[in-house]
Order: sequence, then structure tokens, then C-alpha cells
Amino acid sequence: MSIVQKQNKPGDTSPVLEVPNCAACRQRHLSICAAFGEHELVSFDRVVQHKTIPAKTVLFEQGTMADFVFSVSEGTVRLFRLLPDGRRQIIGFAIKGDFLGTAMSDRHEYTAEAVDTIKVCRIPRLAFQSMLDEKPHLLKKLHEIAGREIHTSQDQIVLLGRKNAEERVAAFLLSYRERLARVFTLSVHIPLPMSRQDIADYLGLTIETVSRTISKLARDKLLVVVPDGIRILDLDRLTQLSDG
Amino acid sequence: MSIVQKQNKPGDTSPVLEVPNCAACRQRHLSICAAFGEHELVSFDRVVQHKTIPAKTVLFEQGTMADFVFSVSEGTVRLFRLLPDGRRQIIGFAIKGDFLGTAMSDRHEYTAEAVDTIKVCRIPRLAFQSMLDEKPHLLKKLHEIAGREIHTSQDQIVLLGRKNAEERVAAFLLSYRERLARVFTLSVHIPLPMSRQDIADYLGLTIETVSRTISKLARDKLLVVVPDGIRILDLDRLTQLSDG
DNA sequence: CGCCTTGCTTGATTTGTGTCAAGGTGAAGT
DNA sequence: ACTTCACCTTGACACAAATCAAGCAAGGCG
Repeated sequence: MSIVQKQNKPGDTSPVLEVPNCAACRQRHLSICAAFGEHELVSFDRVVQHKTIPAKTVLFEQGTMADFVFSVSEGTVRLFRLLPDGRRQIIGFAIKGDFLGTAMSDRHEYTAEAVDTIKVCRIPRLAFQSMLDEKPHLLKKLHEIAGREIHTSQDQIVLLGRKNAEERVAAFLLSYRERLARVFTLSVHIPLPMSRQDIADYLGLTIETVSRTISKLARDKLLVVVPDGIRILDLDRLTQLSDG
Repeated sequence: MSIVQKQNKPGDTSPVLEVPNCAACRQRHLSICAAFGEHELVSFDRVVQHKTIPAKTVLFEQGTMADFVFSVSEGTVRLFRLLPDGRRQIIGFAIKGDFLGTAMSDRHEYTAEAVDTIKVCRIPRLAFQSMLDEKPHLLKKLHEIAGREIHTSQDQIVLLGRKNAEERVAAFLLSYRERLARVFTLSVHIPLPMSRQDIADYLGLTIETVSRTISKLARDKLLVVVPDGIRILDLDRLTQLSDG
């Protein structure tokens, strides 16, 4: 086990833990792997591949065979669907600890693409499937994850169906902050590795509207824009806004 | 077992099967109950209550304790969330065979309300939970249902985030038709028990826009409006429209 | 029968967000 | 140091859908 310095992007010099095996994985308790006992991990280890993937790389593509499921252990992944004419809707952002493949369908239902440099654990779907069949507590854990996924999808449906631009941006910032808090410490500083275009495609808006809205929130002193993210100034008002 | 004439709404004189027990239930193979063997059904029967519920009745309310899960065996249910100021977003419509309570969370994440007269099987959540713990194949079935739910939520997210009014209406009609086809025979006639307001709140539009859009589709000869529904005239063009 | 109510449609106008266009900033490369 | 490029911001204008308003059709009921 070795700690190596790795430049995820310029300016980011935080040490990144190389993960040679699941037992030593720091993200274990955050992820689906939390369902495994120590000795189960050993057999899990046999089918898992740990991979570092550079920014903007497609992890898997909508419509292709889902030969693998993934667990994200570092970085940010955008999950999206494309319409025939190129319109893009981002379904969600996956971060450290998130599992990709909850639905267990044989074809991918969306495309997954690395936003920045990511690390993932890749598991052959069939191997994962047979583990599920053997270990009910793993399936239970997976179903628990699916339940949360359904819940956040419904939040997103309400946001897209009934909220205006300002409410959408506020809700995005706060929900993304909550997600980060599961993994990092809760802070008024919210790093945003994804582009404005990504945020726009997540919120069903255009990049210009997102930019204008963030500018307005800054003008109104609810937040300030900082390099690679934002800082919240008025959490209460932002929360009020996001709830509609 | 008795067949009774029941007036669900004026003009609807189709015979409605009273369901005294699960073994005799015609909807069994459509629903979560398909996961049960014959003798398991007997124990299931002991905890299930069959209920007929009139139109516009609240089945359960967002935020309240989820003491029961439900399986719909007749009629249409609207599932929605409300924003504090009264804006409503319909998450989905549940029909014959649909299960409510996939997420298994302890509080309801949305309100469920009967659109027309419905029949449901009501199961205490804790009893259902313990059945899940005992019978992995039931959990597997439930997870399968959750997977489909995630998929349709994502369809809805794409619709709300990136489609215009015409595409939304076309997509709604076709996806609702597909859902009905699982249960009735696939037809160009689509009964619409829900109101225009319901459709609007499902599609993130206003009632006026839904009405105008349906009128336009009729003017363009893609469909005709008939009492209590629509009839598709040009399935190909409607499909093309809905795909964006 | 006529009156009221509910649900739906249609028209006129407004508005929030999209579109088009220009310009700014900072990092990377020559 | 200059150029290029990607990304973001801002402004002017356009447009799709919302809002406001009126009227229609069908059912319920006194």
C-alpha cells in the first residue's frame, strides 16, 4: 500500500491513495462494499478491477451491453442521456462511494463520463449478479441504494417540472453539498468540478441562464463565486429559495 | 368469489371482480404477488387487506409514516409531491398491477390519491419487510421493480429537462399506452381517466398548454379526442415526435 | 326545464428563459 | 510574451409557454 502524489488537475496536490485491494480501501464503508464481511471481501477482490480514468473519458455508453457495474472511489462522473438531435440531459453526478449499475439491466440506460480524473472499481456484472443471488444482505444493501436513487430522481422531477431557474440552481447547490457531506466535511465551500454547461444540462436550463442566475445569487449576497466552486454566504435564504 | 356490477363512473358498466383472496386474484401475475408460490400466498393472504376506495380519496400522504405498502388491482392512482406554495408535480400514475412502496422508506415520499374508483391490496409494511427478509426471491422481484422505476424516472427527467410541450404530450400518451398494454390489449384507443390538470402537473406544463397541444395534435391529424380519452391516428409520427 | 358547477378549450397578452452575439479571463502551448 | 482555446459572463432580442380572461359543453340538481 503506497501513497503517491497524483496531479488530478493543476493545483490539486492532495495525496491520492492507491487501492491495491478492497480490504485496504478507504471508501469501503461509504459504498456498496460496506455490505461485505472481511472474508467476503477477499472473494470480491478476485473479480474487482481498480482503474484510474482521465477526465472526459467515457466510462460506458447508453444502449451498450452492461458487462460491468462500477463503484466510484474518487472524482466526479456525469451520467446523461442524449436525444437523437443532440440535446443532453444529465441524470446525475456520481461521486466517491456511489454505485453505478443499481438497476442491474443488461444494457446501460445512460452514458457515464469522467468529469475530472476518476478512480473506479469495475466488477463484471454477471459475477456481481451471482454474488447477489448468494448473499441476500448484499441485495438488501443494493435495494436500499435503489430506494435512495428513486427518491433523488423524484426530487429532480419536482425540480425540473415545477421550479424556476433561481430555485433550481439553489436546490442543486444545496443537494450537491449534502451529497458531498456524506464523504467530506460539511462546509459552506462547495467545489464544483463540473462545468456550467454540465450544471445547465442537469437543471434543464441553458449555460447562459445558469451563469446569470449564479451572478444574481452573488449580487444578492447569497453566495460568492470562488475558483472552482462557490462559497455560501446565506444558507438560510438559499434553503428557503430551493424549497420553492 | 362473486362477480358484481359496480358503477365506477357513470357509463362504465364493466363487471368488477371482487377479490376475496390472493390465490383467486386475477391481477396476481401482473404484480409483486407473482413472486409468491401457491402456499406462500396463503401466509401472504393473512396480512393483506383488499380495499375499494372512491375517486379523489387520499391513499396516503407525503411525509406521513408509511405503515402500509400497496398493490393496485383496479383503477388509476396519481402520485405527487407538493411545494410549500401549492405547486404540484405528479411523479407518476399507478395502474393495475403497480406496487406502491418500492423504496421501503419509513415515511411516504409522495402523496397517493385515487383518480377514479380504485381497488388496492394493503399490506402492513413491517409484515412485508419481514417477508422480504425471509424470502430472497421476493426481494429480488422488488428490486427488479425498483430498477424499472428508476428507468422510468429517468425518462421523465429527460422529458421535463429537455422536451418541448408537443414532445411531452406525445411522449406521455405513448408511454401511458405502453403501460396499459402490460395489462389490457394494446390499442390505438387510449383511455385517460385523469384530468387535463393531472396531465399538466405530470408534464410540468399548465392545463392551457396541454389543452392547446392536444388540439394541435388533433388538428395535425396525429390523433382525435374521444370521450374519456384519445384515439391515435398516426402512431409513427407521434412516436417520432415523442423521441425528440 | 333552467341554473349551476366542473372540466375543457380558445384567444390575447405577458414573461421567463432561450438564442444570438460579443467580450472577458486564465491556462496551455508556441 | 504572444496566441490560442476553453470556459464563463453579460447584453440585446426572440419566442414558447405562462397568465389572464372569456366562453363552451355536459352533467347534476332544484
